[in-house]
Amino acid sequence: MNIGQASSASGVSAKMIRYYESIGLISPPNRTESNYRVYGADEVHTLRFVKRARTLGFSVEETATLLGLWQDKSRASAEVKDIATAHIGALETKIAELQSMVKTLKHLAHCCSGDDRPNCPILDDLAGMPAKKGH
Amino acid sequence: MNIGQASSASGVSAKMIRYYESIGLISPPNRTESNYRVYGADEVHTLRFVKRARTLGFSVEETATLLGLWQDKSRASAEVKDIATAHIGALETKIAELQSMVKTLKHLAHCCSGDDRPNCPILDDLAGMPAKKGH
DNA sequence: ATAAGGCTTCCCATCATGGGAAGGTCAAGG
DNA sequence: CCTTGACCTTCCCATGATGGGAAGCCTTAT
Repeated sequence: MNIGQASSASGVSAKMIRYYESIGLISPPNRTESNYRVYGADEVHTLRFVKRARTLGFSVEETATLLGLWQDKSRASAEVKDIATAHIGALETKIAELQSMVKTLKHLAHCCSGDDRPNCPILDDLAGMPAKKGH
Repeated sequence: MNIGQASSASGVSAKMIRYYESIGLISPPNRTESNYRVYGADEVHTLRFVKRARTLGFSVEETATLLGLWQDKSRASAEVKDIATAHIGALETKIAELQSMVKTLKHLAHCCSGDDRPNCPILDDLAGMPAKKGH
């Protein structure tokens, strides 16, 4: 299997497969005589693992750790769970930040007439003007 | 006021002030004879505006547009509201993505005993193994 | 034999930010 | 007056994960 086929089979772009190899996330595959990378079912399985981890928001570094644990048949599941739990915490922190932005923006947008007139509470807020209460 | 003081007064790092100037987000300030940037209250006000917009998650490009509208005394507030509304939408999309990740991860973590044993539903999921129902 | 399409490596761009080096400037104190 | 330390200047590099694209080689089908 060439890199293009491994890409289709795993959902990881050829570009990223080479990148993951270059940073040591995955091992260099065998090559044909003409220097083409050759992948087998195992490599594709690994790529799918990586893809899934990335889809769940794990960084490449966390993914590397998870890959190592996956391949270590004697790992303690607690190690994996710790990584996942920390990641959940990070995601929730991020979500809270974004929600806080949304909350503020929704309030401002609600206060903005959104018509032809120039008066705009959104700009007023950005400019540091004290918001008018109620309406 | 030197850049360091403008930085403290606005909450924007000196590094970023120079960067914003280099990309044209803010205008180049006057310089002293010895080439030091000199800022006044207006510039600091603009920097605070930028800081606030960035804090609310607007990209630098969106911030540039908002700055332009702020300075255009005859803008229509609808233009501002449109940008804010689009941004709220983008944030909500992002939030939904993150929440989806959290939901999956919480389920997996819940299914993982997190002890010394190697058996781990989290890794099984990443490896593409069909999840066992119930628990 | 030729054309199309896939592969290789290498460089560059993104987005917003920080780090740090090398060198100029300013203010305070000995 | 001179030193010291804190500031300023520009310039280059790094981050994280990804894509774009060029130049050149290989393979496959016509």
